[in-house]
Amino acid sequence: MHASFPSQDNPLIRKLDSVFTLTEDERQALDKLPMQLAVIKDDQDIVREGDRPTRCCLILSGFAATSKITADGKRQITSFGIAGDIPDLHSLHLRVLDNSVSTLSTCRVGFITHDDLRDLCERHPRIAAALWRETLIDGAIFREWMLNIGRREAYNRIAHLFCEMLVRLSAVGLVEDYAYDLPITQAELGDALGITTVHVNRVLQQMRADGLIVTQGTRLAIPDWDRLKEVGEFNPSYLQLEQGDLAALDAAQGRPSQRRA
Amino acid sequence: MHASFPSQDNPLIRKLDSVFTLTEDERQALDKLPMQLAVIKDDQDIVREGDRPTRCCLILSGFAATSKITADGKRQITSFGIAGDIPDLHSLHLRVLDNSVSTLSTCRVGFITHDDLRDLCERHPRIAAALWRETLIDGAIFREWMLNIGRREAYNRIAHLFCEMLVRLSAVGLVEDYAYDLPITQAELGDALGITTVHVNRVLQQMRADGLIVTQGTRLAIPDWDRLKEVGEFNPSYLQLEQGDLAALDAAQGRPSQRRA
DNA sequence: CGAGCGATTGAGGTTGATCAATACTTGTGG
DNA sequence: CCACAAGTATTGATCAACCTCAATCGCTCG
Repeated sequence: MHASFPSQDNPLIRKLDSVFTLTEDERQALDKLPMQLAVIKDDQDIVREGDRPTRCCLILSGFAATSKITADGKRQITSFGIAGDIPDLHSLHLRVLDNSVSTLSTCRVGFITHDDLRDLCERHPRIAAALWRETLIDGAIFREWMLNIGRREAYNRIAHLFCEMLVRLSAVGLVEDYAYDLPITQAELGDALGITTVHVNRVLQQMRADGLIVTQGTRLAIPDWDRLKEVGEFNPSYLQLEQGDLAALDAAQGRPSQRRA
Repeated sequence: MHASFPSQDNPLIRKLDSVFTLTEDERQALDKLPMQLAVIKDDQDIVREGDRPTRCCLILSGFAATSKITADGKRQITSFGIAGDIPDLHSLHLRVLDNSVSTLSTCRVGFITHDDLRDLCERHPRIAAALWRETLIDGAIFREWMLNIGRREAYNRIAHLFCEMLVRLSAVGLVEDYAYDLPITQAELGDALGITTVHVNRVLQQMRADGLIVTQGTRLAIPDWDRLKEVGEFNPSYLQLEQGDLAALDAAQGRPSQRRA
């Protein structure tokens, strides 16, 4: 498995390595971590609310969502999972899962058993702390979403989400020229933001008319990052990213960000 | 400090001990954990968004809240902290705090330095896992709140919160006859639920009229637990409590729950 | 080519927000 | 013990954001 899946292709390892430089020992442990690879089509449940999973799910590529359902069937998406995320890492210490995880697009995933993860944590305290930290960042995102859903209007709410996705996707190299692929229906967007599909649609039209976003298919382009940030009242600090991950986006927009004068 | 603050008075130790029986070693480590005691009046900030704290805050008694502020000053309370909670435990692994923690009522708190906590975690992996788990339960509550705020109407939303507080307070012995002290203004309730003070007020009146709740000062009584649960679509499993913590509440209401036939 | 999903549009409704007073409550100083 | 100040609860009237229901349109795919 190692040969066919080198660590530089493992977004989890890349992520951890950017937080603190991994020792050779730690890197090897992560490389050797048994992982069952799978490709899952879109709109499939990976685990369901109420399950008692014995493994976690690392997303290698694609988009996933965690969600919960109300008694009368209304859905709330509580997070989007992208490459490098383990959307059900909390199942490691919580017996019964309080949310479902499902794919929004086709995903390549790696399943890691709880046993292997516990073993890894026991042997490598720094990795344990880093994984703990990952779940704490998830929590910080939840808090920001609560503020977003509870206290902002639809227009700013959507803008905020688009900002967050830009920054998170940028950190894993999935952004080019302030544009990214967002394979998500308007209904799913609404489920994440606590608004109706119909309303999402109308607000998106307004945002397009205002020149805040440009869409082509599932591709979302952001012509004026500063303005979108302002509309979304977006401050990325809750994402706890390294300065390097943010720098590319804060360069002046409109000229190739790779070059210097 | 030990003599004047025995472990059975430490709600954190009580909580951990209910999750898994502490070894003598672990208990002693917790007993000896240095803790700076303080009494903080209501409506004081303990830490503020943007701070880089070097210690965590264990609530020994009273009510606290974590909150975030929108650019135009609207506040979202993201959690209520009660005895045994460490509302800023995430600061242990997140450099800059993304929320404030403030008192809602007078609180007795114990400050524990990050260094001491890290030390404790290093020496006692089971305690480390238990603390990690505590932050994961916080996350589960965040997710439930997102569902509540995003997808339920004010009436059911308030009911849900009252259910959650009943169960959580019950687990730390602060409930008697389906009634508890909730020293929280209607404005704060609104800030937690994403609704206006005015609207909170009107909905509460409706709930009183419907016999769902009875209030006297800050005391909240629940005459019909089953009905409130139903209105709030409340299922406590996300709180990850032990069966014992829940049993008392699920006994038939209306006769002394201590007695058996 | 029709099915099916997702996007869009239109026409009313509702919930909950806003603004602006007015009543309570409670702690405080006299 | 009383009057006052300040905070909290309550009320009324009006308004806006967002929802619901019900079509219609467009695209992709078998």
